[in-house]
Amino acid sequence: MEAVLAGAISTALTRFGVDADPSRIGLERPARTDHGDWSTNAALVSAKGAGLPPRELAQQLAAELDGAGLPHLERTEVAGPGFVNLHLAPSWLHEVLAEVLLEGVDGYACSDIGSGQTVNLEFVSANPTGPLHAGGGRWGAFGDSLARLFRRCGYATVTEYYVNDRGAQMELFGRSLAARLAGEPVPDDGYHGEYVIEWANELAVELEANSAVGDAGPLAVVEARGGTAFAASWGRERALRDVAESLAAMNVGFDRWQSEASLVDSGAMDDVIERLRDAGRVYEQDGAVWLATSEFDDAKDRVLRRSDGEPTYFVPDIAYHHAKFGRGDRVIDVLGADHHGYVPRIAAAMQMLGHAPESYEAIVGQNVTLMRDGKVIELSKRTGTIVEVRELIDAVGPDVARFAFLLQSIDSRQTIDIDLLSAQAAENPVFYVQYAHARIASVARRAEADGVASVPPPGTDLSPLSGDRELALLRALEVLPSVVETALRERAPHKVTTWVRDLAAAFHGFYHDCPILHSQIPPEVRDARLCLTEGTRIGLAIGLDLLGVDAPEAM
RNA sequence: GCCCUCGUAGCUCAGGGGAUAGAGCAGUGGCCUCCGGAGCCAUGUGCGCAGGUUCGAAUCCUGCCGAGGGCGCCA
Repeated sequence: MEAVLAGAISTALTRFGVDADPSRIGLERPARTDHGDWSTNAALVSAKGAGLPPRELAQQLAAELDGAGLPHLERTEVAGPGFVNLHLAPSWLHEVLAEVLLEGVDGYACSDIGSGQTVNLEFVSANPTGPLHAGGGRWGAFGDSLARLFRRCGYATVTEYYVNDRGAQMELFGRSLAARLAGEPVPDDGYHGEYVIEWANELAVELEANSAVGDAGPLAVVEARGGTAFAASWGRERALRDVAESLAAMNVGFDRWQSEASLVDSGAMDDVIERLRDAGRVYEQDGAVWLATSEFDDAKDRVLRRSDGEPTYFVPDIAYHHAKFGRGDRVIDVLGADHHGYVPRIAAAMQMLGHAPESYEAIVGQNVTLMRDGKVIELSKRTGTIVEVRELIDAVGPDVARFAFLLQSIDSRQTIDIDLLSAQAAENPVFYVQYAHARIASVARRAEADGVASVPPPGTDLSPLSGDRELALLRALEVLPSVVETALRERAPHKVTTWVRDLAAAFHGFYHDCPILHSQIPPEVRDARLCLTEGTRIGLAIGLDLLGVDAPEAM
């Protein structure tokens, strides 16, 4: 419908000989229904070029559209400073509903804007040195929902978690674990969290269960197997298991877990440095090897190899990002605000390696502030203060947790008070939405029990759907495809959250005012309403799936 | 000091050039003779400040104020 109207507006303006700027012409669904079903500012933005007062041009445009024989168009009006409002017959919404029912959950609101394109999306990538922090849940929920949006829009999408399993942090983690195992104090700059003690105990139990320990004790076994390196390697697996399980509980998964160590072992670092040298962007100074990233908008050049001969973390990161281009035409990182300063150097390196500037994208989100009982919890590696996502999920359930993460824009700092969220879990908006879905399932069960098909056959007359609540619900359903496209384009999954709440609200209102299966409801009205109910179910299922939240049949 | 993000109702947040700025929570008052009351309806208050661009600014630009984050041969 939108395309038809936009075409008609464009044709009319051309006929008038108006040289309009298409990028400024908007066709939108007005906030108020008395402003019509669609509204355009075409006359407003074209008036100057046409040499006419806006309202006069609007009058001409309205008349032209009236005479164009557009489907469903009942009348036009000129309003305000020069808007042309288009009032359509409800039949246009009935067509939308028929489309929803025909296409179903796997078809409606799908787009092909990404067909033939591949996307590589990396998110979370927290160091494998401990359980996943609750703040990390935000990146998990965001990244996973963004991936779902990409897929629904036709992009072949690969999601990745980068495992920083080598270098100083791993070394420290291994030492901390070994120290706890030995009952010694952990290094000052090591990992002091409670979980290190628990994990060390786990390791001990595991080793003892594997019999090999004998009289020497677990510590001796660890020493025999490589000491710190063994502890680190065991700890890595332990941490990743925690991360994967915690995220899986929230329906977040990854296609690939890329180990930094194995990437480095493959020789990727040397390879990438060679390429950068060939590109003429590498130089030596003060005994160190530098990359001239400032030539590509970075604030300063960066060190690749320290004067002591050690490569910086930057080198494997370049190698990793370069490798990701083998798995996606567009490479996207989801990062916390504490890493935003790191974006220009990676972007610079990617350009040096021949990747187009627009093919690398970093989405920087604001971090989560965690609170407990109204007090901010400061994270500290030194004291080991941490709030695990697992704790959050255990406290409120996976659906509340994930919905909470996706409730607001990634650009705004999020404050999560665990106690408050727990106390108010029952009032969480996710249940409002899920309740709508469960109600629909309940209606379907009741219909079947009454011997009525809960999904009337295609071709069912939808014209009885003409009341305010019915039309409002149809309108909510109608916007989903554009919501999906906007949410993807703006990298804003929370727009789906907003929409799904709107749809649920429209359904609850409809349900309250429009009896479906009551005895005095005529069969043709009943069937039309059942169609609308089923269409709503489809919309809710699509929205909840994009959000990675369960769509229950009963609660 | 420089850079990034944010400042909207009592609280948590949507809205990010368009007409009379919304939701949830909290408060108050209503609504169950048949489909699930985890629901529906009513009710009050608000765009940090000052300029600018525009027919039109909560939205874009500049400055100021406030909050968070970043500015290593750390990762």
